[in-house]
Amino acid sequence: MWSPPFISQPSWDLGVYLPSELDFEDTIVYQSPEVLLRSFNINTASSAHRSESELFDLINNDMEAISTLTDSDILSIDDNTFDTMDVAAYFSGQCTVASHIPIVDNKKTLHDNKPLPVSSNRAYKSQKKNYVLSSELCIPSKFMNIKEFHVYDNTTGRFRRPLLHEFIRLILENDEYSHIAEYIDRKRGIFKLYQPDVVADLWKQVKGRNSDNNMTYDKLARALRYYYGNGIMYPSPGRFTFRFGPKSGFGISWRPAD
DNA sequence: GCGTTTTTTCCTGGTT
DNA sequence: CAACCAGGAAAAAACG
Repeated sequence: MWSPPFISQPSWDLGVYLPSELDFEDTIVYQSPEVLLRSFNINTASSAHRSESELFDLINNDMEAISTLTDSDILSIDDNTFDTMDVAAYFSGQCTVASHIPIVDNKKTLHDNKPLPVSSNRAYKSQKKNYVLSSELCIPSKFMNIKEFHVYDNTTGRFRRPLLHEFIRLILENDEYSHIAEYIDRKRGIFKLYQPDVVADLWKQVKGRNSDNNMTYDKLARALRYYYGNGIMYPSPGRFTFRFGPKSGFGISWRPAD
């Protein structure tokens, strides 16, 4: 089961309005979904019948969409609107309100001829199940798939591209990539790259460094071996096989689900 | 601009 | 022999 791509979960403090984190003078953008949720005073316990993680996931995956919102868009929304509307649909440009919730006026597409992108497969599936979307919005772009790998950085309060070991972990946590890489010993954090070349190519895309060269397993493996020296990884016998060390947070701040 | 961190690139040598 | 693995060296890229 796909879980939100957060290496470190932000501390949830929903329902607390933090005006200091807002600057209505600017023409957007709220970098952090966490701040966004706070800003909107969203109470996930009572709104849109979504779990925190699911809502956060959707918000996260639609950061591109959110970034197109302006302050006036947001300020035009009544205070408690977000508690009664479907946030995911809203940020998808659909603005559909769950059936049992009263329709809120003036929730048309925020930007006339610029459909907000649907970010992830997850969000897409979720929306397809519950809402009617125009077909053009249902195409998960390569770009947005990459954004699924972005992680929330607690120290900066922003999303960023993952470090290599974080990237590896995200792949391992996502069943969609189980044919590419998988734990072979979850309890000990030992994993194997079944398709090292694919992992390397993915890594190249996710990292998005400015380089004209291709990423190869050889170079990726060298980077992983650098982790041996600092406890982020341990060597593990077998081809394409590595093991998470405590400095990666394994067994401390996280552990693979059984 | 600078210092640090994290890779990226390349390579030698040993192993499978 | 090809493909890996272990690391050294150096440089690049990103970031605070």
